[in-house]
Amino acid sequence: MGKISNMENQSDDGKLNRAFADSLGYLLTQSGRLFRENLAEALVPLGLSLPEYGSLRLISLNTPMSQGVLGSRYGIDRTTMVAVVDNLEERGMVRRERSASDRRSYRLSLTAKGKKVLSRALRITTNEQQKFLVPLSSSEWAILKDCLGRLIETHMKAPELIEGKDNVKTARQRKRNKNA
Amino acid sequence: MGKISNMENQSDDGKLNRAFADSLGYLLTQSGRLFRENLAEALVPLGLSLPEYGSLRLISLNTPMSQGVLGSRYGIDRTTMVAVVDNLEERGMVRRERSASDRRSYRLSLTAKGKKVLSRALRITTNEQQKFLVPLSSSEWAILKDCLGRLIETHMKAPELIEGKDNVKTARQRKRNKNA
DNA sequence: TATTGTTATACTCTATAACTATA
DNA sequence: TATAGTTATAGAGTATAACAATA
Repeated sequence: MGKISNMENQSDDGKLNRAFADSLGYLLTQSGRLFRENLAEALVPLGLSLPEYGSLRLISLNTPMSQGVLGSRYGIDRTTMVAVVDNLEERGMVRRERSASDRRSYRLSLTAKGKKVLSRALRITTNEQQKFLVPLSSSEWAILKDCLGRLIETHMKAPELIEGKDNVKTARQRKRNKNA
Repeated sequence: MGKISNMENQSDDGKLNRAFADSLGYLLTQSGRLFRENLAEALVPLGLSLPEYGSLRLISLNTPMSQGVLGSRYGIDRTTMVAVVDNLEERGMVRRERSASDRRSYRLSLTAKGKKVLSRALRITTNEQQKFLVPLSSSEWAILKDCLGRLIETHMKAPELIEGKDNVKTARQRKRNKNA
């Protein structure tokens, strides 16, 4: 395996970071990756993957929720969401009930256990986030989240405004259409 | 397919963004994904994928470079890097020469064509980045990049400081070790 | 013995197509 | 006809293990 000494690697990381200090893609990709790694690791004791954790959060925000809507909120296909919900249901965190008004769709909701696990996960997340943000002052964090929020709001809405129907697509779906 | 109307989706996006306005993971993941999508699309005319583009940039920063080092800089395994470099070499953008001092390893460098394509790609990137950053003032962007740079520098170095040897690992490798 | 690049293979995550049941 | 959820399958992206050449 490609073993590189500590010192060599640290100084190289530093050089890399300086060379990419103005590259938005590098900055967002690396920081996001590093935080997701930390968070995913911190959630291991709860047995929650990031998609599972995200699903619990989304369901708690808007109960009841159908599986398809949950998938599109999280950004994965409804066929992929099946296994995620299967898993959460088997472990007693999510309840599937058939909707009375439309018996094809589920009303997903959190069980007592699901709420408990989620609240633990939220505490862990808060903790990880605080640890991660140590290098920033509170006013810097305020600016950071405001800026990122505005970037997301701006660029998330754009596609729907210019495309026609069938406009709720995941990144992959858009990519495939382009290639087709 | 899960089709959701424009209006419903836009207001739901707004609600989602507000609910996750303090969630670092959400903010970094979404903003990063949106920018990567834009950039990847803008680079299609040059026939460059993001890993190919990143490899060209890394090689240009530090010529000559071995394949293994290139992989660890970009964050993918050297076995995965083989195909990326194969592709760039076949298209005449990257040159592979055996190192005189260590004939196992390659000295990777950009060809004239590689430099030309990279300079076009850099111009495209600058343009995409400017478009993406329109919602921010220039002082906000200055703060944003400073903050993200410090977060990366802080959390990228930490693992090497506490782990022993074999410390240059990708996220996946660290994850697998944890699970083992 | 260890390392660079390579190949064959397998794993993870995700989507597409075809299905069932409902609408 | 169309949609919600399901299943089977395929694809993209990635890694691990074993190899040859070289150190």
